[in-house]
Amino acid sequence: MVNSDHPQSGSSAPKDHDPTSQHCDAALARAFSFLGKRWNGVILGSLVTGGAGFSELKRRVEGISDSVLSDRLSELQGVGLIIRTVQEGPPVSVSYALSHAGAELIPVMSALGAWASVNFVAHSD
Amino acid sequence: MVNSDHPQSGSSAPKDHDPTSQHCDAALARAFSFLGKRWNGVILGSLVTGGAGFSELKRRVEGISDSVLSDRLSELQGVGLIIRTVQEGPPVSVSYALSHAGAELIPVMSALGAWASVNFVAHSD
DNA sequence: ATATGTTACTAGTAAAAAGATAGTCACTTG
DNA sequence: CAAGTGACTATCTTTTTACTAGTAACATAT
Repeated sequence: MVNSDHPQSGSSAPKDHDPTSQHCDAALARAFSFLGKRWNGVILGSLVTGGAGFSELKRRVEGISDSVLSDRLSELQGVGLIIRTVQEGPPVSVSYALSHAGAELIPVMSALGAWASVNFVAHSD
Repeated sequence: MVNSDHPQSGSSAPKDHDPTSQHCDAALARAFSFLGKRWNGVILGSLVTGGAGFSELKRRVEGISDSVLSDRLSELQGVGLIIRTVQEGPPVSVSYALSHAGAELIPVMSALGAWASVNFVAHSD
């Protein structure tokens, strides 16, 4: 768990005169509390093309295991980024889709994807 | 090695699907190969306010341990996102700063921070 | 000159997370 | 009825992450 408290907030301005950086840093830390987890980013990215069921998501993410996908899905759902919908009926099916908050992340994801295409060349490690 | 070939880039073969999502997903996966690591995002975010030494970075990130910071720094350096500069002299000091590619990530970080501020306001759960 | 503190790390080890594999349960297809 | 799909859960094993120390060079205090 990352630090949930912020003991250094307040009067510590090392060298910046831009207050935006300050609040951004805190918000960034919050964002990375789940975006910094192994698959969360790609799962969210896979969902921008539309909602999907568990199996399709597994196909979309490609490489993730059942247990991890299940775990990440619960986590993402827990923070309200995705919505789980169960369609009752003869064959019960579950759909995962981006919530409003999750959808707001789409442009950021696109920007990140664009950046990666331009600046991040393939590394072999 | 610089790999600039993008199978999805250019106008080679327009697919029936939305090409933006396609290339974004692949690039996103690449981006999250390091952004999806625990501290990389915040370290990069801490660097946007300017370069810093090891100790100051540790103070900026707040919560990270020496070994992890050292490890992440090496990794980020390895993928060319940050630049390590050693100032020789009586007290040897090392500075870490964003590379060009790393700097290009700043607006994305800002967008992410803005998103987190709006959608991820203090949860009391 | 020795003790203490700072900066910049590296080592060793433990805890946590990720990954693989398999099993369950409902229902569908052959 | 056997096999297969979709949606998970459980149980390991491996990998990653994290924390505590410790090292080395220099600076300051005594």
